[in-house]
Amino acid sequence: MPIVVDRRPEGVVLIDDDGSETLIAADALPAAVAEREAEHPRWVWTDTAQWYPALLAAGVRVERCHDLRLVDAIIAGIDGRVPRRGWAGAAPTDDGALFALDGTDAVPPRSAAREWARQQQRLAAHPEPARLALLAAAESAGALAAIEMHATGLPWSAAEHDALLTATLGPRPAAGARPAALAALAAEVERRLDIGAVPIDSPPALVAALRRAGLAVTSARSSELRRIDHPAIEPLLQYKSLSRLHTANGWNWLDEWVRDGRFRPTYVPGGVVTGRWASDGGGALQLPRQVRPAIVADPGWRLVVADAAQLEPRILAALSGDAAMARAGADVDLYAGIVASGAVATREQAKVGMLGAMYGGTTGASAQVLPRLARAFPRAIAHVEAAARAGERGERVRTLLGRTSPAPTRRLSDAAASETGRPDTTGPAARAWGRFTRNFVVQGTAAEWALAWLAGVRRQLWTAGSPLAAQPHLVFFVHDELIVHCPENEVARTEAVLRSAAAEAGRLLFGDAPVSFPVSVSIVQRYSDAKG
DNA sequence: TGGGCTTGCGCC
DNA sequence: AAAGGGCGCAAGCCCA
Repeated sequence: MPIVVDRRPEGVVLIDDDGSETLIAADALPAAVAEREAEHPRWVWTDTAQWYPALLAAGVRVERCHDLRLVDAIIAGIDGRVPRRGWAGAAPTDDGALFALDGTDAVPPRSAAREWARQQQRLAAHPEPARLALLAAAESAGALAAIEMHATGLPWSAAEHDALLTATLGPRPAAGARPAALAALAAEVERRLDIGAVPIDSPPALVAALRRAGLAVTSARSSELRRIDHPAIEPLLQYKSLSRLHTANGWNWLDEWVRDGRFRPTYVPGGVVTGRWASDGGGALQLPRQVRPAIVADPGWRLVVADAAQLEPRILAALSGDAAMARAGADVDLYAGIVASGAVATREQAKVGMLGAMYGGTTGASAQVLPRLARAFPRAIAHVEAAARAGERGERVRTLLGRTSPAPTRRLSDAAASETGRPDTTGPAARAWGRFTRNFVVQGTAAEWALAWLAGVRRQLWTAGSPLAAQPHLVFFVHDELIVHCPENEVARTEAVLRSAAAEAGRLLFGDAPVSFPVSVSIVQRYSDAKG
């Protein structure tokens, strides 16, 4: 049963489904929530990110919620309107404000109870109410997990991190100074180019310098430089790689983001149009392999690292009802299954071809093998082609559970219409939008599967009565991969949970569709030792 | 000096 | 090897 949590000038009110209200002081909320949690309610509140941290800090964990802000954003996407704002003002702040505290929004949020009523009506009126309700529940469960993972943090050894920085860059330099290894590499580049000073940190100036030295480059991209045969390229590429490590995940990053052996990023559920999460600060979803040796389980604990194998092609197989592709994915390696089906000759062709089909690749190897994939897996390929054509026509597309792509930018529709008097469906802009919608249906539905997986793992792992950090708990989530920090005597149970939750997510979304969602699991001390 | 833009690159 | 989709972030650069 739902319990609405709402802010009142005189405190916080809990509203039961029959409309009865219980008014409590804001500081009594954790105790009240803990007591009612025994009934396994769904807590309905404006914004998990605003309400839940204080509860967690007080040691109170909740099983289920409905996040009005996140669900409104989904509904707004369906309706083609701007999401409501000002939710933050409804948080349990001590001044009782109902307005956004930063003054950015003059529109007061509705009361949580009214917004809940509106959303229930809206969900029920949807053509696929069960799917949309599932999406709302999964999105909200993700919001809980995001706050919990922020609170517990990812185990991070500052000593290991510092050691690997020192090993590759040299000792930590004074603030603003260049590490010894970078200085040496920059000097080596200048020696080998032999044109005097090289502005190695400025891409445009670097391109000009390289051209002065007789190298035919048009950009400073590593991918382009790699194709050039010149002795200065090797130290230059090494410089770029180490410089990136230093600026993005060097000592400054370590100082700013790692405290008490934990990295605590802020996850942003629903932060990407497709429904994927984004992150805010610390680059949490782009942790480079170079620093993963610093992600180390506590003594007596393990990292259980789980990765959904070839998630997106499997999602496409299930979405499109492509039985042949489902068969190809019967085992853990779908790409090998595609080779075994005879569609293509090598695993690399299978992989590049499928990625091209889902991303809209039009050149090179992916385009070459696409016709063969289309013959072998006609429904899968037709599904993404249809999504691309819809986008080119300016139509919006939907994920399985109903998340809807935005309308094309005005520039796209107007620029074309002004020339021909009708919408452009063939120009470069239309094709680019088609690539977006093509990918949206697959990436977005994969994000829904991943949320269902995450929610299942969270629910199955949790043992009530002991603190979250004392039992196996989620510490990291990135699109199709989960890490559980786990006492070593619980790794077997945790692995089983990760696998069974994946199968359950498949059933939740796709029912009895014959598509499997295998998970590769590594049990390691260090993240860098996980296969993947 | 600070904001916004571009470039480049890390991840999935 | 790169290309196609989605991001966040740091640095350089331009302009007010």
